[in-house]
Amino acid sequence: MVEMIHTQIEKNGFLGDIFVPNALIDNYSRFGGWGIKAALRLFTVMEHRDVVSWNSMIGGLTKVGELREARKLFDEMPEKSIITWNTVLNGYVKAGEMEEAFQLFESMPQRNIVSWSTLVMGYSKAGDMDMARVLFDEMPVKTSVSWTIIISGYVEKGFTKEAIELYDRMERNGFKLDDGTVISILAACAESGSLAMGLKVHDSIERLKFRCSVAVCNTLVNMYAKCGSLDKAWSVFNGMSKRDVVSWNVMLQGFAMHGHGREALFVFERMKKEGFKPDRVTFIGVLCACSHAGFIDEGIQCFYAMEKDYGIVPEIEHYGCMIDLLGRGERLKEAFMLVNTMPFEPNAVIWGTLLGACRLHGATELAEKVLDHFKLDRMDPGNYSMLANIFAAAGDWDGVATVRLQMKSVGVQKPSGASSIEIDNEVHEFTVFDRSHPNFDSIYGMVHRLAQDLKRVAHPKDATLPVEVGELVI
DNA sequence: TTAGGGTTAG
Repeated sequence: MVEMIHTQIEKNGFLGDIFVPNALIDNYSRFGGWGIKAALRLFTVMEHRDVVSWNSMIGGLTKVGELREARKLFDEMPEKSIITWNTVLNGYVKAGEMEEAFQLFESMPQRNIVSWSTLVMGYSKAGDMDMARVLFDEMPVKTSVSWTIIISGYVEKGFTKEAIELYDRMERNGFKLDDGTVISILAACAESGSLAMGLKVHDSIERLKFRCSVAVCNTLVNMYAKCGSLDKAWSVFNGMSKRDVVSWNVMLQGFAMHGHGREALFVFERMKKEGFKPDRVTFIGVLCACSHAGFIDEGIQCFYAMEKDYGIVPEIEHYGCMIDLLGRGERLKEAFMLVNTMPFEPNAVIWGTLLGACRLHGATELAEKVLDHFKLDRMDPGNYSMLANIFAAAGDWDGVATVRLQMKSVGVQKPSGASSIEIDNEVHEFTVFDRSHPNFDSIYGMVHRLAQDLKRVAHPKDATLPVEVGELVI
């Protein structure tokens, strides 16, 4: 479409008006590789360029990751505006090149609130909260965006105490809540599982009688669901006067991920009854629910229905859910067949899902078959260690050793997975064999006791342990 | 034309 407009304009000779090509350059960069080429073509043939033409071109290049090209144009540019500087600064920040970003920041002839916020954002995303905080404190002016960036940064990294302190200070300084602030902070809470901070924001919303948009309510529901507070998610969801597809999706996904398959399917049914059209994300939630709750046949039915009844062509993610569903249900051959017949090249996630199913059922032979296909993703560290786990589960220690040796020879290391828990506004993170926590003695003592208690309590094979969902009645 | 924002499998 953009290209059609472009041709039309070129034919009619409207290229003279600077606003038109400027808007085109800006639009082109949304279309990735070919878009940026077209934009560059247009940029070079333009007779007159103003600051906006340059800025749009440089911004477009940074968006598609052509940082070097962007820098070249920047250096060539005769008269730069502060937006030009900020655009390149943002390019470095988005690419995680903080040294370059800092150097550019230092050499800026002038800086504004956006320059400062961009740099704080960069350090915060890079996990350097100390540097982010130093810059934040130094900022001459602060807006709700700068507060949001630093608070979300702390929340995401698990520093709930610092986040809450700053949040209180922001409120004392008279900053009003806005959609961007609430959504950003709640999203960070959902990401890191910080229920305490989430509750704090929810409390402000009610205390200040902040009018929640649908988007804000959706994030609130999602935050509670991701933090494991399904009853609160459910009550916010039910209190919403208006809902959109995302509202239904987050609620459904919330039930699904915590193993409440029946509730998830109930939400699905109600959503349809109320006239909402399920989309691709809805079906990921539905299939995930069926998989985690062991509703194999319902899952298969939904998978076929999504294309037939709703016109949604399954994507690789949906196939991934199906492979998980069949795999967990010990229908490994069918799962393997689906991997081979689906219209996508299997990726690391697909193989990992299949391998996980092999491990669950100790199917070493099938795992070997998977290994034959493995060459595609040889470098994925997670798959290597999962393969080692399959062998370990089957007691094949030679197999384990072989995989470990392979990992060593190609130089992969698996970043260890971590779980976290929030106690007294602080998120504690644990990894396997982690002895770095100051109270590890008593922690492991308790884990050991719990494990023994669990062993004593007989529970049926394959059944998940019952989880209390509070006063959940649907 | 520059800084923060909701849902997506293992």
